[in-house]
Amino acid sequence: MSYTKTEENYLKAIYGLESKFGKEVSTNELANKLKTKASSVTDMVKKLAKKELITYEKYKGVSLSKKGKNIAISIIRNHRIWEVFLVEKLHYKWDEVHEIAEQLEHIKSDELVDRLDDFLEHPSFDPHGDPIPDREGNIPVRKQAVLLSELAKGESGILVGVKNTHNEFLQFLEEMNLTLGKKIEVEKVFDFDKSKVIKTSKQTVTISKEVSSFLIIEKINS
Amino acid sequence: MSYTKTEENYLKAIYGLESKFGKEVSTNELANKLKTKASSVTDMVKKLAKKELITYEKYKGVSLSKKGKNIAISIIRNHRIWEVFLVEKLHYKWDEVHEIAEQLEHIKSDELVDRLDDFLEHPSFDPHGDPIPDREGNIPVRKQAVLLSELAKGESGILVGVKNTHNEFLQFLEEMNLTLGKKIEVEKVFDFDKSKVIKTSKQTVTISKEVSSFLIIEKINS
DNA sequence: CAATATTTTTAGACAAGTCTAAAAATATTT
DNA sequence: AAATATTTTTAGACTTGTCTAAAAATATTG
Ligand SMILES: [Mn+2]
Ligand SMILES: [Mn+2]
Ligand SMILES: [Mn+2]
Ligand SMILES: [Mn+2]
Repeated sequence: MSYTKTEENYLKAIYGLESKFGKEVSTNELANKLKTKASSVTDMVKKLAKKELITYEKYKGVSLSKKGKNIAISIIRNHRIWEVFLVEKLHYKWDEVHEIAEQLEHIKSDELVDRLDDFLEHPSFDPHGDPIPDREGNIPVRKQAVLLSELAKGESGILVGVKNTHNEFLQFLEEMNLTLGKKIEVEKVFDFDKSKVIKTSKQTVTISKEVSSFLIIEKINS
Repeated sequence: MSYTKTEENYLKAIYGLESKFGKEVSTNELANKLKTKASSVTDMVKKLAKKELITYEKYKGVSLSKKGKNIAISIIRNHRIWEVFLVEKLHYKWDEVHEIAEQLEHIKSDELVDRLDDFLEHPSFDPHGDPIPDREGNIPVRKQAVLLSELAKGESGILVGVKNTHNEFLQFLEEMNLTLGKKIEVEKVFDFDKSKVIKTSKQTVTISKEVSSFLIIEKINS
């Protein structure tokens, strides 16, 4: 069985919202995420339910079936592997790859992404630090990963991922020289707004609480 | 302006038939090539004409406009560059790449294929020996290219392309060890059916007139 | 050149995915 | 618990690309 691009995008969106909120996904949430209308979502959701990719109860939202979840994860795998390719091999910047990967993730082929994965030597994380599921759907986890917003004065770690992948945010980080792999040390935390002064090898900058809550850090136990 | 996958496939098909027969492309030819029905073609052809991608006169067939031709060529460029990638980098065999390239050729991005072209170091020909148009639409030509069916006893050359890219034919060549780059010498031509005995570095085989008419050879002037 | 065969176009229908507007169900407020 | 607000579903319509069946145009043949 093969699914349409639209069906795949719905499954991926449901997967994302389900993991984020840990409960059934509502029609409006889905409409919002997919930039479509609630009535369109209701229609589509009925189709997906009939195909047993999700369970749907009127007025109660949807959740993925085993089968639906597998498909969603495989699309995410495709997306992230393509992103690695675009950055590592074609030298795109990390804020330029998402739209193209949105298209490439839907290419139908049994082995294309597996071959690409071999070619890229089995990356575990994509250019934004997001984990890449393996062929069986297992998702790598980082132990010791915390948000920069949780670090106290004096603590330090490596920037390994971002929780916000909007282009503007990524470009902002770029300008601040905060790229993946950078070592970051907390020099000071302002009590009144929880903004932080942080130090990298090259510079010292001040970032807001909001920005710090988007940055995933692997702590250095020193 | 951006076009749908279907529109792009129609333009590509028209381009192919136009270059092959050198005259307006008929509704039936197009329907046949695209594995669709004549009535569908008539509908689509009207839409393309309204968009000024082709000129269409009822009952007289279609031909590409300048604009339509540019689009067709750019899709062909995409297709062939992706095929090179699949063979060179992902180690697909030459008979396995066409279907996937059919999908990849439609990925919308201003620079994706140009970056891929850089990455592949600007190949001029694809894995089947077909020329790859450059960004401006110029198509490389091979001087001295002839069909193996035109070579006489004693003449020799390099196999540089195939005129038939059906999987079965490509696999046949593979088994015969007739791959691109191979040197081929005509040992004998049978008068009664124009079949030939040909010699490569490794072996001597007999091939039919039909097969020989699908093989593009660059003559060696010795 | 008239009859016949073939090709092409038209007419009407369908599936996928979307939309607006209205109705129905659920949630929140008083 | 009733009134009101919000969310969700339904009804009907539209677009893209396709199809079948029938009509119209063109091509071939005797
Ligand atoms: Mn997508
Ligand atoms: Mn990513
Ligand atoms: Mn195509
Ligand atoms: Mn090719």
